[in-house]
Amino acid sequence: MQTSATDPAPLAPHLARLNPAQREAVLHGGGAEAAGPLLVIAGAGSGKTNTLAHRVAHLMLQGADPRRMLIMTFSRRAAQEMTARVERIAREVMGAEGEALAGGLGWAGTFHGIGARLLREYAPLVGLDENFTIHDREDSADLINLLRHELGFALAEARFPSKSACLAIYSRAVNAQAPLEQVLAEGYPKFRDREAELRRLFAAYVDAKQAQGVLDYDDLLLYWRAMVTEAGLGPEIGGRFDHVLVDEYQDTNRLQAAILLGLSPEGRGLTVVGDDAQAIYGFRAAEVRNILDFPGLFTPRARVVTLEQNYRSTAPVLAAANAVIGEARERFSKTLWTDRTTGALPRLVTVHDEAAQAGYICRAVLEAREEGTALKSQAVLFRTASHSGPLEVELTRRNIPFVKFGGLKFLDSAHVKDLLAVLRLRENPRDRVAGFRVLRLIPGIGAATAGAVLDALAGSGIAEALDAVKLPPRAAPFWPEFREMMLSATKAPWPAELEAVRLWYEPHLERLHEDADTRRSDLLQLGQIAAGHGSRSAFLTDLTLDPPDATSDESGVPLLDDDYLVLSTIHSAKGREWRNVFVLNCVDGCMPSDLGTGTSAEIEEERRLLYVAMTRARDALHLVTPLRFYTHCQRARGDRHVYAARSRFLTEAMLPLFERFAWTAQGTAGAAARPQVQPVDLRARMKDMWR
DNA sequence: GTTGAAAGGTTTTTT
DNA sequence: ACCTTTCAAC
Repeated sequence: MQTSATDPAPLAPHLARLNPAQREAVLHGGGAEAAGPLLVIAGAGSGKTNTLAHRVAHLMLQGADPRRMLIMTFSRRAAQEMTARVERIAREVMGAEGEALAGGLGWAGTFHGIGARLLREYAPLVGLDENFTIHDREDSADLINLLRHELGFALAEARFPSKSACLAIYSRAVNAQAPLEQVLAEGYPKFRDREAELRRLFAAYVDAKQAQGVLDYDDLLLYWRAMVTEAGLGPEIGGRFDHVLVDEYQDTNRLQAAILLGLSPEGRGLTVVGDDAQAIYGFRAAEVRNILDFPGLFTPRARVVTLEQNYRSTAPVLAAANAVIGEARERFSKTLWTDRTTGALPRLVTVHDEAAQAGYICRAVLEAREEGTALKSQAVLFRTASHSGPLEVELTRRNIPFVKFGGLKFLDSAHVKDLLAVLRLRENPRDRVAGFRVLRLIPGIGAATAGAVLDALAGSGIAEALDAVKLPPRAAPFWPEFREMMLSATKAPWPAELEAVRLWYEPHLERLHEDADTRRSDLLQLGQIAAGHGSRSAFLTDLTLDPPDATSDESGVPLLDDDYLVLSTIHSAKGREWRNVFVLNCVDGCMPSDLGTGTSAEIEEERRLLYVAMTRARDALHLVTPLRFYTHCQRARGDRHVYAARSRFLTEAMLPLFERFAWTAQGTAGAAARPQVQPVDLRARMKDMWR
C-alpha cells in the first residue's frame, strides 16, 4: 500500500502543481483499486477541497468507475463545486472524454440527500412507503406537539419541554447514539425527571411517523444505518461503491460514522478529510472524536496525511487566527504556515453601538471597492442571523447590494409553507402535519374537523374521504373547489400541477394576508424553482433537504450577474473565502454566545467558530466590537443592552497582533478610523448595578 | 367547534 | 419583541 512516488512518467500537470503532502493524499493507494483507509487532516485554507477533487479525478483517470464513487459533503453547494472541479481537472488531463467521464459522478451530495435517495430506492425492501414525504424541523416539531397534547403532557401542572425542546432532545439521542438519560443529564438537567414521559412521547412519535409514511431528517440517517448493518442489505449497498470520500468529517455525528463503517467495514476505499480545529456543529451532535479516532478503527491503521501550508491568508491574518486557536483545549497538533508574508495587521475596531458598526462597515466596504476589491470579494460574518439587521438597513439605505446566507429561509414564510403543504398532502395523504396545515386554510375548519378529515383520508381513497366528511356550514362553499383541486392530482403534469394548486390557494392568500402582493411574488418564484425539477416528489425532497436561502430584501430576482456584498452566518461561511472579511459583534455575550448552558465544550466550540470566521479572510480582516450591544429585542425601542467587553477569545497577549481602531460616525467628513483609548460608560455601569 | 383576545414563556448556529 | 398557549364568547 506504499505509494510509489516513482511514477515512471514525469508527473501529469494536475499532480505537478500540488505540494508534496497534497500529492501524497491524492496518490494514496496508487491505482484505481480501493486502497486502505485514508485520513487527511487539512488546516484552514490548505487546499482541502482541491485535494479531494484531485483525488477523485486521479482515481477516475486511473480507471476507477465514477458511477461507483460516493462523495459526501456538508452541503449540496459543496457537492456541486466538487463535481465541477473534478470535471475541470479531468478535462484538463483528458479533454472532452475526461469531462464526459466526470459526468458519471452521480453520487455526490450530503449524507441526508444520499440517504433519501437510497431509501427511496430500497423502500419496498425495508417496509417503507416509496412515496414517503420528508419533514423538516418545523414539521417534526409540529408532529411532536400534536402527540404531546394527545398524551396529556402539555397540561401545565409542571413544565414539560416545549415542542422544539422535545425534538432537540430526541434528535440528540438519535444522532449521538446516546441513552436518553445521558442526554438529559448533560444537556437538559431541568427535565431529568421527565425521562419516562419523554420516552413514551418518543415511542409515540416513531409510531406516528411510520403510520403516516413520513421521515424526519434523523430518520434518513437512522434507516440508512439500519440498512447497512443488515446481514443481507449491508453488503449489497456497500458493494455498490468502490470509493467513498467524505469532506468536513469533523462535523459528522456518530450515526454518520456508523454508516460509513457499515459501507466499508474494513475501511477499503474510504477517504475522510477534515480539520478538528474547525468543528462547529457540536450542537447538532457532531462528534470531534469521529475524526480523532478514525485511524484506530482499522487494522492496519488508516494512513494520516496532514496539510499545513495555508494558501489563503496573509501571514498577519494567519498569526492572529493561530493565536486564537492556540488557546484551545484539545486539538490535533498542526501549525499552519504561509509564504504570503506581506500584508496588513488585522484590525480590531471599536465602535459605539451596532448602528456605528454598520456605518463603519459600509464605509470600509466602499473604500475597499474603490481600491479594486469587488463587493463579491468581501463578506460580513456574524454569529446569529438577526445580528445583521441594522447593517442590512444601512446597506439598503446606501444602495449597496447584498445577499444574505443563513438564517431565515425562503421556505419559512407561511404562504410558501402553505403551498408546499398542499403538494405534500397530494403526494402523501397520510401526512397529518401537511394535512392540518392545508385544511385549516379553509374558513370554519379547525382542529376537530381537520382531524376527522385526516382520519378518513388515512383509511380510504381521497374522493370517498372528502365526500364522507360532515362539514361545518361555513366551510361548505369552499369545499367543492378544494375537492376538485385535490382530485385533479393526476391530470396536470408536474410543473403545471403547482400552478393549479397556486390558483386554488390564491383566494385564501388574499383573505389571510394583508401583503398578498409581495407574498404572491414568492409563490411565482417557487414556480420557477419547480420547473427545474423533474417531478413533484423530487421537488419536495430537494426543497426540504436543501432549502434556498432567503434573498435580500432587494427583490426575488437573483442578481447573480451583479456585484454584491456577502452577508453570512459563520456557520454558512464554512469552506468559503473572501479577500476582505468583517466579523460583527466580537464581544462577550455574542462570541461566545451567552445562550448555551456554558459548558466548557460549548465555549470551546465558540472559540473554533471565531477561528473559522477569521480564517475566511485572504487579505484583510476586521473584527468589530461594539461597546453597547443589544441583547434580546432587536428593535428600536428597547434599551435592553449590555456594555460588552471584547470577546474573551481575544486575550490581552494577542493585542499586538492587531491594529486597534476606534471609529465614530460623528464629525465624519472623513470619518477616519483613529487610534484609540478604550472608552467606558461609567454612568451606565452605575445604573446597571441596580437593574 | 371555531375564533379572537389576553397572558406567559422563550430567545443560536443547520441537514 | 415575538410566538404559542389558554380562556371565553360566538
